[in-house]
Amino acid sequence: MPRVGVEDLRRRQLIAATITAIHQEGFANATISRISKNAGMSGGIVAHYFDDKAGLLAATMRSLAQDLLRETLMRLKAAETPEQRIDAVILANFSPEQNAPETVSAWLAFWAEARSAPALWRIQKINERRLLSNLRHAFKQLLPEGEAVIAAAGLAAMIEGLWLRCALSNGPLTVDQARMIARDYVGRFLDPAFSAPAFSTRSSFST
Amino acid sequence: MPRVGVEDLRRRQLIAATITAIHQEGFANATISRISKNAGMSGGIVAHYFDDKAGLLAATMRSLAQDLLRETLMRLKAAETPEQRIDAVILANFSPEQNAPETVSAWLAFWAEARSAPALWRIQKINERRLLSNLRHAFKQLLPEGEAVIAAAGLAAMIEGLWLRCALSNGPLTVDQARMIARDYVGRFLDPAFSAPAFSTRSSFST
DNA sequence: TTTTTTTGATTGAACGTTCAATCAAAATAA
DNA sequence: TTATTTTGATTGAACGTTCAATCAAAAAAA
Repeated sequence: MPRVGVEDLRRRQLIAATITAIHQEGFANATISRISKNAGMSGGIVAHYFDDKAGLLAATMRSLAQDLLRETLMRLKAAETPEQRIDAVILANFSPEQNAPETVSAWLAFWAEARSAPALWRIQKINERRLLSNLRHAFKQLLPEGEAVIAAAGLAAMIEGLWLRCALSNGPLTVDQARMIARDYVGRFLDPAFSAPAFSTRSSFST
Repeated sequence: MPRVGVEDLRRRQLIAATITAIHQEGFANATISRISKNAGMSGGIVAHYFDDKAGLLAATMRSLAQDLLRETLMRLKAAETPEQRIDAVILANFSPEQNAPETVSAWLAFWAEARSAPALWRIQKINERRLLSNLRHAFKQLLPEGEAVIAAAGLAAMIEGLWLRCALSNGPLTVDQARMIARDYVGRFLDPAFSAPAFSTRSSFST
C-alpha cells in the first residue's frame, strides 16, 4: 500500500518548485531537471505524479488560481455589506501571498503562455469570470445597473493593472498605494459627495 | 554592392516574423527556425542581422515600444489642452494596431520574459516611465498635486488592465467599451458634478 | 513477500550557433 | 557600353548542447 499523504505532499512540493524555477530562470528555462532539483528530487518523479511536463505546468496554474480563490472566499465570508465585499476582493488581490515576487512571475508567465496553450487558457478564463462576477454582484446592490457594470469592469481592470504595475515597477508603486488607488476608484462611484481624495496617505506618493 | 535599403527591410521582416511566431506558437516555441521560415528566409540570417537570438528578441521588444511611442506622440502633437492630452494617451493605447492579437501576445510574452532578462527589463521600465510621466504632467495642470498623482497612477494601471482584458477575454469586453471606461474614470476626477455615467453607450454592455 | 515510490542513466529530437560556399547587385575599369 | 572586381546577403548543413520522455532497477513501505 502507498504511504498515506505522500502523494499530495509531493505534488505540492513539485508545484512550489515549479513556481520558484519560473521566477528564477524564466518560463523557458524552467526545465524538469531544474524543477526537480529545486524540489530535491530526481527528474523522473515528474512523470510519476503529473504524467508529463505539460501536466505539471497546468497543475501549477490551477494551484495559483486556487490560492487566489481561497483568499477571496475567506474575505468574502467575513464581509457583511456590498461595500465590504468589494473591499474583500481588492484586499484578496493585494494580499502578501498574491504579491510575492515568485507568485507574480508565475502568473505573468502563465498569462503569456495561455495565449497559445488551450489547456491553460481555460483556467485563465474561469478565473477572470469569477473576479468580474463577484464585483458585478456587489456593485449592483449599490448602483444602477448600467453604472454597476462599468464600475465592475473598471475595477477588475484596475486591480489587474495595478497588480501588474506593482510587479513590473519594482519600487515606484507599492502594494499599499495600489490598494488605496483601487479604493479611491470605488469611492468615486459610491460616495455621492466625492471630490477631494479621501485618503490621507496620499502624501506618501513620490512625485 | 548588394541592393541598397535591404538591411532595414530584412530587420523589419524578421521582427514581424518574430511577433507572428510568438503569437502562433508561444514564446518558448518561437525558435529561429520557425521565425526565419515565417519570414521566408534561412535560419542563418538571424545571426547576420542581429548577432544572435537574444539580439533579435530585444530588437523586437524595442520595435513594439517604438510603435506605441509613435502612436502616442502623433496624438499628443494634435492635442491642445491637458484634457486632450490625457485622451490622446488613452486613444493611442487603444489604437487598432496596439490591440491586434499579435501585438498583445508579444507584449505579454516580453513582460513575462523581462522578469528574468535584464536587457528586456530595461526596455520595459523606459516605456512604463514614459506613460506615467505623460499622464502626470497633464493631470497636474488640472488637479491638485496629490490628486493628480493618484489619477495618473490609476489611469495608467486602468489602461493596462483594460487593454489586457480586451486581449485575454476575446469578446466580453470590446475596445470601445474599454476606452469608454477609461474616459469615465478621468471624468470622475475632472468633472466636479460627476454622478451618473455620462456615456449613453453604456447600455451596450452585456449583463 | 508484494506494491509503491524514487532514482539516475539513456535516447532521440530539437535547439542555437557557426561557417564555408554561393549568389546578386554595385562599383570600377576598359 | 561591356567586362571585371568587389562586397554584402543568404543559404544550408554540421556541431555540440540541452531537453522531455522513457525505463529498468533500486529503495522503501506495507
